[in-house]
Order: sequence, then C-alpha cells, then structure tokens
Amino acid sequence: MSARRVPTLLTKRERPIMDVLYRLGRATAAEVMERLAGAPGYSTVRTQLGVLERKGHVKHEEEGLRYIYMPTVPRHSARRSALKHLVDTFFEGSTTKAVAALLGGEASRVSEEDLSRIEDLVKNARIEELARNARSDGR
Amino acid sequence: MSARRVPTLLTKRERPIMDVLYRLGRATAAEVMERLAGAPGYSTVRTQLGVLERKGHVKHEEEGLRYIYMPTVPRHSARRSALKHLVDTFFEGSTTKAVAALLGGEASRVSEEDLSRIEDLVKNARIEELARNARSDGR
DNA sequence: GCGGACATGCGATTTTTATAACACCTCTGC
DNA sequence: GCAGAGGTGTTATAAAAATCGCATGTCCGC
Repeated sequence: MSARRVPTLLTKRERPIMDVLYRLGRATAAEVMERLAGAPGYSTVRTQLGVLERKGHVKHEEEGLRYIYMPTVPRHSARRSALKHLVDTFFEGSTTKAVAALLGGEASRVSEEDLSRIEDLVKNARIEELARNARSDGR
Repeated sequence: MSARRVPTLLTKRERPIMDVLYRLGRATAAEVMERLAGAPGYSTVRTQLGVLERKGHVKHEEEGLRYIYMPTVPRHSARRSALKHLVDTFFEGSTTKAVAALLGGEASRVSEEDLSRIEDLVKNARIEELARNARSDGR
C-alpha cells in the first residue's frame, strides 16, 4: 500500500515539526527535538516523526546508523500551497495585497538591493504576461 | 479568569474555522459551518466556536438573538504573523524571495495593473528606506 | 570483549479534540 | 396563546493525538 495522499491537515505538534524540517531541509530526530517549543521528549518526537512518515508527509534516509528525516513534498511545492492559502485567507486572493503587506510591513526592512531585484521581477512578470497574451491571441 | 494569551496553536478543526472567520470578518455559527469541509454538525461547530472563544481566539457579539463570531486578533495583525512565519519557514527570512515566489508562480496571474501598483509600492518602500537612513544619519 | 553512548521498535497510557444529543429559551405568524 | 423555526447552554462519548518507558541493537574506545 502506498502512503496516503498528502493534503491531510497537520496536528498541533506535527506542524511545528514540519516547519523545522522545511527550514532545515533534513534533520535527525534529535535536531528536530532541539528546535521544538515545549521541550517534548525524544521518544515523543520520534514517534511523531513516525506518524508523519506513515501519513506520507516525511520520509527518511538511513545514514549509517541513524535516520535522517526530510519532507516528502519538496519545499517549493509546499511554498506554493502555503502562499496560496495565505493569500486566499488574508488577502482576498490578491497577490498584490500580499506583496504590499510584505513591502509595507514596518518590520520588513527590505534593502535597496532587494528593491531593485523586485523591480526586475516585476519586469520579468510583465514580459511573461505579454508572452502569454501573445500566445493566447494566436491560439 | 481572563482568556489565556492567544499564541496557542490551533487544532485541525479550529484552524479552518479561524480561516473562515478571517475571510468573512464576522459570521454566525451556521455561516461558518456551511464553509467547512467534511460537513460537521451544527452542534459541533458551535461547540468549537465556544472552545475558540474560551481560548481567546474569537469573541462574539449578540445581535438580537444570535451570536456573531469574529476573531479577537485583528486581521492585519494575524496577517503579519502569518506572513512572518511563512517567510521564516519557507524563504529563509527573505522578503524578496517571498515576493519572487508570489510574482513568479505560474498560477499567480498578476495583471498589468497590479504590476504597476507593485512598482509604486517598491518606489514608496525605497523612499521610506531613504527617509529612515536620513533619520539615522542625523541621530 | 565489555560498558556506555546513541539509536530504533513497540506498546501502553494520558490528554485533547471532535462530535453530537438533549433540554430549554425567544421571537413570529396565525 | 400556541406551535414551530431557529437559537443557546450543557453534558456525554468516541476518536485521535501526544507523550513516554522499556527492551533491544550497533558502534566506539579502552
């Protein structure tokens, strides 16, 4: 039997664990444990990782003796869903509003260099948009 | 006893409920129920809302007979934390990377109009950054 | 080759969540 | 003034999640 499909909602303890795994990319149970709030026991974290694995959210590789855990869904996919959900929930589906919040937040501290990069991104997006339109004209 | 402080992690059922409340702003138990997946019973949703209220995540106003629920934490605060968490988890704390993902995602479909608005936002951010620097020079 | 450090596998228990039934109010229309 | 629609408060129960202990296994250094 293959692992069940991934879109299961995570539980309270599972979510922080996945967050750690997405931050680190790959980690042992001990490394995950260190980074969790509430100082859960080692057994607990290990069990939890097992559950997450059974549910299909993480997989592990054996490195010598120990297990190294990592998310099954690659980071950029997880990013995309997370972004979409956030945009839908808090920004009425508007990408622009989300960007505005990112740029406008007091705490963002976006450097000049980053601002230039973002302008470039906008230009690229524009070009791609034009290309898309051109394609759909010809269709 | 006052309600406990808010930063409690939400459970599997609670999170979608809060999402609905953030989308709608305010809603009755029935309205929330309609929008939840898995068709939970009316009683269930009502109980859940009660729990959320006890935990301090939502509050209600009485409108005539019925209760109207809404989040205690205002939307834009919730937005900010959600964004921060997302940026930290998936974009190594880089606002720019997050913006890139928003603009670059196949699915984003940002219109020309929005792109212009984003350029304006960048300009504003730049101005504010300059102002900040000027201030700190003078200090 | 033995003891300890470090892992894993499994099982058991406690706590939390999720769900819903039931009794009881309060307007509304007839 | 009464029946019914639509609410609420309360309480019970089943299901899921979280936590951990213990037995066991493997490498490392002495």
